[in-house]
Amino acid sequence: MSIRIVIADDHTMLREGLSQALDSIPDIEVIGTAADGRELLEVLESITPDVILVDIEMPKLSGIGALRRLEGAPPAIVVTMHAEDAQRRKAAAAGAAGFLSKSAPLPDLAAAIRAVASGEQLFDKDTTAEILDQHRQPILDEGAAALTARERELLKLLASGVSGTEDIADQLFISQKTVKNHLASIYEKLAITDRAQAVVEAIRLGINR
Amino acid sequence: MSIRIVIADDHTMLREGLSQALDSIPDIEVIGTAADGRELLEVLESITPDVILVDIEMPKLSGIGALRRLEGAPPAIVVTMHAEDAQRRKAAAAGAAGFLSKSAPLPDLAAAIRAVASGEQLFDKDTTAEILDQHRQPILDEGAAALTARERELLKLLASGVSGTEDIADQLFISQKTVKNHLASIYEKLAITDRAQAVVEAIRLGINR
DNA sequence: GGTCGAATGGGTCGTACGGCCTATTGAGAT
DNA sequence: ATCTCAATAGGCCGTACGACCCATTCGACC
Repeated sequence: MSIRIVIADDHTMLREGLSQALDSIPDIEVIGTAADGRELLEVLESITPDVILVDIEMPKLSGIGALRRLEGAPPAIVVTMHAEDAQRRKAAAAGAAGFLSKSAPLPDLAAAIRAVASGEQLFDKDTTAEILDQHRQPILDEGAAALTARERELLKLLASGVSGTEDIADQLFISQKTVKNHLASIYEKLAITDRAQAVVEAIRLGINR
Repeated sequence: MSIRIVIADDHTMLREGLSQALDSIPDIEVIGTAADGRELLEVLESITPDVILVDIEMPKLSGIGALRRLEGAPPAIVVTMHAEDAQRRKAAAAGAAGFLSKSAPLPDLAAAIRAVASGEQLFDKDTTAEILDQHRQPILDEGAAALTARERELLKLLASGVSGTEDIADQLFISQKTVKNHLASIYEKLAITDRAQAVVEAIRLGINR
């Protein structure tokens, strides 16, 4: 019996390419794909894989955000382009069973899939200890999924170069005070402190355009 | 006779996955891969494909940089995660024959490979017109070229989330005043007014990472 | 019917930010 | 030998920004 998996990634080339490569491995079978977080949730309503492979950076709903809403039903492996510690911790906190960089070799990915399918939790070295810390302080993490629609609109404007309070207010037809309030809320949710960092996060999360 | 291609991308999953997916297409054959720009140059010394597939974002030597050194020997298709206009123009200027987002469907990629292999230049919709504009006005937003090395370092930091004057100063080992001076110079050259816009431009120009 | 969060808005306060001007040093170009 | 410019740094000033308070409205959910 082969391991059935679902792949979620917004880049078609990686999604389809990886899908075909994994399918060619005897004991692995790709039974579904999704181009963003929401699509992943939809797909999982009808089919139930043994393992989920999700990218962090996805439009609409990030991989981390999707994982939080899944409550770890099927075990998930999070893959990302930028293997940063912060992301790894967020992934662990969101209930991911594994974490891999997209630069990892295919055999490693296959091994990770088999390990996770058999119930193992795989995180490099002492990540487990960090997860415990996360549990003790279940505070801030997530972010993108926690943002409201209006907050995302604001980020989108910021990422397109509209940085002044007045300019933003004019384009959204709200008062300058409301703009500052929304920004304050965004800062708190994303654990940042100013507009420049907001732009960085917006683009990293794919909120632009 | 099938079309022989070489794939260059630093993310193993995409490189191997795409390689396998393309290889399964009857008239396409992957004869080599590379994990970065330099490796691509090495590979091309021993083998000569009909088409090259290169990612822009790669360590050591970017896809664009590699293309410049190749002088368009075999035609190349540039693929990227963020389909920004600036990158598309740079790719065209560097001698690329085609440009595609990683979000493009596989059939489109295959079609692009076939077209390029037969000598066509393919750029989505009216990119060709833009290229002509480029020739007419070789300096359009050459603000990027006008930036000094130090200014680019500053932008890189900004784009990575280091936004405070003190934080930037500490990382560059200069005074806070010098940081503000450099920023003022950047604002003038790029015709912007604050750090948030600087982050937008930095990423648009590919100064990040 | 009551609670909660999203979206809207107000006020105050301290400070970091950006505009503007000047100055010194050293490297590279003419 | 002169000149330009990048990189460094200081001062001054006005204001936009971010932190911390709070209030109202409306819809969703229980």
